[in-house]
Amino acid sequence: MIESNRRVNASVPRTAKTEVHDAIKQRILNAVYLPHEFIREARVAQELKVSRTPVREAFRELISEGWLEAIPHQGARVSAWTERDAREVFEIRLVLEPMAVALACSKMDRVRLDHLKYLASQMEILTEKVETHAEFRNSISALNHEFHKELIAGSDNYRLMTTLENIVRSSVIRRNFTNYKPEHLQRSMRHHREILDAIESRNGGWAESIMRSHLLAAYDLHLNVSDLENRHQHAEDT
Amino acid sequence: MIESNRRVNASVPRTAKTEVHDAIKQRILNAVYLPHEFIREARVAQELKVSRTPVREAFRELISEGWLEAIPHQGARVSAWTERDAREVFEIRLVLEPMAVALACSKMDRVRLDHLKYLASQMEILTEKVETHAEFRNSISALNHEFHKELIAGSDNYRLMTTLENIVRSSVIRRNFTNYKPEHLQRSMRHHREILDAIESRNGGWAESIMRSHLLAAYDLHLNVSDLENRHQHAEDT
DNA sequence: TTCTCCGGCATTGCATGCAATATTCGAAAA
DNA sequence: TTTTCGAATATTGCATGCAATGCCGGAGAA
Repeated sequence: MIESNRRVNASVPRTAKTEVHDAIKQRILNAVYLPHEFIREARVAQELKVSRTPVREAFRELISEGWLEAIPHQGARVSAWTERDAREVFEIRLVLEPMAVALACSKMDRVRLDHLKYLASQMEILTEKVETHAEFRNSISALNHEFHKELIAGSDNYRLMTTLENIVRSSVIRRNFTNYKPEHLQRSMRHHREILDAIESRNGGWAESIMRSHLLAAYDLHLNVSDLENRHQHAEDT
Repeated sequence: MIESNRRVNASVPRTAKTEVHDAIKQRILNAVYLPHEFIREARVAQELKVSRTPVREAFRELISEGWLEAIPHQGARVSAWTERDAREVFEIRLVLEPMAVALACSKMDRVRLDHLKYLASQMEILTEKVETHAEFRNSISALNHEFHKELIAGSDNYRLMTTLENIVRSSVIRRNFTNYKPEHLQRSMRHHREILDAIESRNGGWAESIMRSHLLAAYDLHLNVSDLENRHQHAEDT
């Protein structure tokens, strides 16, 4: 346990490998590298002015994180994000996160609970102003990610934290709150508060249930948006 | 989806890195490298007669798989397996595997189901003779691992497969059936059959429930054995 | 036209040497 | 005696060059 925490808190030195890692991730998110595009060690090394060694190591990490996939002797390819991926991630979150908050009910300490309340407040403040400040959606998204992370951390299960972080990371960034209407955001905020209420009451079943609702509501919105996009796409094609 | 399957089936070329990877894993399992022992890139490279480069890459994989933990500027240390680790793995399996079999109920095809029945039969045959052939326990353990893997694969969720495989792999190897009495093995075999019955009936709730029982029973045995070992340890100390 | 085989080429895989950096241990000062 | 500072040392991090290997296209044969 002590070792695990030390590993979590250990500040990662900013080495060339991490620079390359982050740079590639950014380029994927900014659509500089497109899905299914091959990217080669040599090219990236040249672009980022480093040797192939750190690039190579960064590739390995990105592959294990799912950002790239390795095709032997052809290079690494940018993974495409499909509806299947969304479903897979959702199915897993739908059981792991409710379990995590149920565990958190008996294990979370006062400090973390207060921090979570603070995060919830910040999100609520931004939500009130989001109709006149569209750019707040990004801040809400970041706060929301941290909120969920802290919630999971309260479960006192280190493997669960890293597992969920790996699974959620890529999806959260690609799909933020840009499609939420104000009423949906408000519902989401109420869910957050209710989760905290359940934890404060040490009521695992309640916490589990409301977290499940929270995720189901989010996936429902996602599916609606996807449908619209697909129909739009179809209309363009014809 | 197609890519995922191709990636799963792609035969990994036996390169120096994989040799090093497997060699280190073997030495950990054979207690050549002991828990909390530091192992250095240079030393391993010398022992295995390769340069530090493939050793370095193997280390990275072993770290992400949980076999080693990196301590900056001190080397990589062999991870110790604690009761906390066992609990963490159990908690996660207890929600993911029941979910997986529930999904498998609606998605599993005939071929895989027949394969699972075959695996179950093989285990039952070995179980009958295990009292006079203690060495069969290893075979049962291997078959059991494949049984669970195939079951998960039936969920048609690729992330779930890799996630569970990563989490389970290390624990399964370290803790096999050596402590099961014949009656416990038989109970375990009945669970397997009942899971298959539930899947054949396409009854997700039933499958989920019996898988949960299966895991809870296994963890209960594990805890009893651990208690015995601890008490024994304590007796030796005094 | 189509199939097969072979050689060039692109890409990854590995070895080696050097650079950077944190740790540790000893010496000197308070 | 304790604390602090510094240099030696051990370790990881990175660059570069070469080796190995599988792919792809063109030439030749069926």
